Amino acid sequence: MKSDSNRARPTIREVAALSGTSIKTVSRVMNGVTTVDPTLAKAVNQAARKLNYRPNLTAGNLRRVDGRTNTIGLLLKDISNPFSSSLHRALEDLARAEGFDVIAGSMDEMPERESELISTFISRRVDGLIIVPTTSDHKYLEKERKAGIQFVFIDRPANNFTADTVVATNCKSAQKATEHLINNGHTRIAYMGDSQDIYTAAERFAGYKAALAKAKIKLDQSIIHHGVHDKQEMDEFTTSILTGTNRPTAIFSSQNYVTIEAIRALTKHKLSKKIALVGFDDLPFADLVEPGITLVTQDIQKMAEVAAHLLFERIKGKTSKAEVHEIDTIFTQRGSGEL
Amino acid sequence: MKSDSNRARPTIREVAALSGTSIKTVSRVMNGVTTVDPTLAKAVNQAARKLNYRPNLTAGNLRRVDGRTNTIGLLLKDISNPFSSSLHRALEDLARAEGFDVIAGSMDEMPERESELISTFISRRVDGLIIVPTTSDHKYLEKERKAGIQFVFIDRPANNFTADTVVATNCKSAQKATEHLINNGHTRIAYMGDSQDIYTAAERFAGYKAALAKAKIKLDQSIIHHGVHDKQEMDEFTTSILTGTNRPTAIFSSQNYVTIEAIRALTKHKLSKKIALVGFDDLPFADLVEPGITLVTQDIQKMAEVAAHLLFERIKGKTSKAEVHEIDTIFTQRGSGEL
DNA sequence: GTGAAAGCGCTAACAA
DNA sequence: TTGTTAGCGCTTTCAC
Repeated sequence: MKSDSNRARPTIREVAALSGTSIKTVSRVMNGVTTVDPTLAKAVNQAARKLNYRPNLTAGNLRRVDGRTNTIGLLLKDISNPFSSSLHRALEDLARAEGFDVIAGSMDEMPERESELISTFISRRVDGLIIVPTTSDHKYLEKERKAGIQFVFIDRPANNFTADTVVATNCKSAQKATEHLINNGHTRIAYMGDSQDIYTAAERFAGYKAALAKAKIKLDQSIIHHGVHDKQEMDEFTTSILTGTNRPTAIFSSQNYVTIEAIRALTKHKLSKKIALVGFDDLPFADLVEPGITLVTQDIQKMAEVAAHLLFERIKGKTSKAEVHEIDTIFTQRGSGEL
Repeated sequence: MKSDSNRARPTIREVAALSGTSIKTVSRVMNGVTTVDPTLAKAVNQAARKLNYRPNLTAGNLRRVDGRTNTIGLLLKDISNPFSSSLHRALEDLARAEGFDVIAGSMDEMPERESELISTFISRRVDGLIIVPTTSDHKYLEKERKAGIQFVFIDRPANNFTADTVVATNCKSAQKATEHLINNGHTRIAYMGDSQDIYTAAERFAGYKAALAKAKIKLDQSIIHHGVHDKQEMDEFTTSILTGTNRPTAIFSSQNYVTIEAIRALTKHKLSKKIALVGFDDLPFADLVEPGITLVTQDIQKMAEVAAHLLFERIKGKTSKAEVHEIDTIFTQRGSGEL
C-alpha cells in the first residue's frame, strides 16, 4: 500500500496539513500576498517544496472574481509559416511579460476551422483572442464579446465586426515599391499576387494600380496575375510573360510565396540580372541570392507590440471605441529592384 | 437592470433551466452520451444554442475521474525557427486528430526557461510534454512523472532521465554526407557546426570524423569550427580557410544557421561554384540559389508522428519501458555537393 | 433514462 | 494576521 504522498499530485490541503496551517494561508503564500507571517510563509514554502506542490491554475481560475485565466488565444493562418511563427514568438514574449500564456492554432484559411478553434479557445476560457482572420463573416463574434472575450485583429481586418485592428500600410507601401521601379526607369511592370479575396492582396494591388495611374502608365491585364495556390498556373503565367514578345522589364510580387515563384522563374529563364524584382513580405534568404532581393517587409515586432497592447488594455477593462492602427513597413534595397 | 442571460457567460445550470431538465442531462447531451431521450436532447441543444452556451472545459477537468485535460505541452528551442514551427504544426494536426490541444513555448536553450515553462504547463495540468531539451539535467522530472505526467523527448535525448526519445540518425547521416563528398573526390573537407555541448552537433561531428577515418583522411583542426552564436567569429573562420594557402575543396556544415554562413562566405569570396558544400538541416531556399544546396534534412513529419504516437500511448496508460527511435533523414542532391 | 447531492482544488467573503 | 465556510461549473456517484 502506497502512502498518500505517492498518489498523484498533492493539493493545497496536503500542503496546509504538512505545514500546520490552513489552506487559505497556503493560498496567500502561493499568490505572494505579503500579509503573512514570515515564519508561516517559510513553513508553507518548505512543505510545498517537499511535496512538489504545483498549484492547479484551472481550479483557481474557476472561483477567481475577475474570471480571468491569464491566457490569450492566437489564431494564425499556419503556425509553421514564417510570418505566423514570427508573430507568435513576438506575442509569446510580450504576453509572458504581462503574465499571460498564449495558445495558438492554425486555420489554413478555412472559415470553419476558424470558428472551431475559437470555440475550443473559448471553452478554455481565454481572456482574449488575437486573430489573423480568414475571409469569413465575423458577426457571430458579437455574442462572444458580450460574454466578455476581447478581440484584436492583426494583418487583416474582420468582416462585419468592429474591433481593434493592426495592419501594415499595405496599399501605401505597395505604391511606394512600384514607384521605386518606375523611378528606376521601368514602365512595363508585371504584377503577381494572391487572390483578390484576400484583404492584403487587394490592398497591395490597389497600391500597384495607384502608382501606375500616377505615372500615367496604362494597366495591362496580360502581365497581371492573381492567385497563389495553383503552382502550375503561376509557372504558365511567368513563362508566358518572360518568353513573350512584349516582355515586362520589372516585376512587383505582392506576397512571399509569389516572390519565390518569381525568383524561380527568373532563375530558370536566366533573367535574374535583366528583369527587376521587388517583393512584398520577408524572405529569409533575400541576401543570399544573386542579386539580393529588394523587399518590402512588415514590421512584425511592432505589429505584435501594438496588438498586444490593445488586447491587454481591453482585458484590463478599457472600453473606448475600436482603433485601427496602420504600421509602417520596412523597405530594403538589395539589388534586384535596382536593375 | 440587465437580465440574467446578459450577464457574461451562461452555465450548465441556465441551459438546464431553459430546457426544463437537469444539469446532469445537459452534461450527458454535451458529452454525446447516447442514452438520452432524443426529445430531451433536442431541447437541450436548442437551449444551448439559444444561450450561446460554451462548456467550461477547465471546470469539467477538475472533477473528471481520469484527471485528463486533453492538453499536451510542447517545449521548443524557439517557436519561430523553421524546425520548431514545422514540428509544432505537425504535432498540432496529430494532436487534434486525437482530440488534444497543444500549448507551446520557447526556451532559447536556457535551462531555467525550460523548468519555468514546464512548471507553467504542469500548473495547467497538461497530460504530457513533448520536449526538445536544453542541455540541463532532467533528473528533476522524475517527480513529475510520478505525479502522472508523460514525457517524450524529440531531436535530442534528455540528460539523466530515461524517457521515450525520437531523434534523427544524426551520426550515420553526417557520415554519409561526408562520404558523399569523399566519393566526389574531396579529401580536404572543412567542418562547421554548432557547439559540441549540443547533442546533435556532437553526433554529426562524430559522423564526419568516422567518414574521414574510414577513408584514412587525417583530421585537420585548422579547418574545423564549432559554435554558431558568434557571427564575427564564424566570419573570421570562413575567411581564414577560404583565403588561406591550403584551402579546403569542400565544406560539411552540420546545422542550418551554419550552412547559411557558409553560403554567405562562399558567395562573398566567389567560390560557390568551386568549393563543394553539403549541409545538415533544411533550408527553405535550397533550390533558389546557384548552385542549389545539397542537404541532409530531418524527416520532421515522421519524427512528429512517432513522438505523438509514443506520447498518446503513454497517456492512455502504456507502461512498457522507454523506447528510443532513430528516424532516417532525407538526402537531396542539388548541385553544391557535387562539384 | 433521469436527477439530486457530493465534491474536484482552488479563491472569496467574512468572521475571529 | 489567520482560519472557516461557501461556492466557481462541472462530473461522478448512486438512488430512483
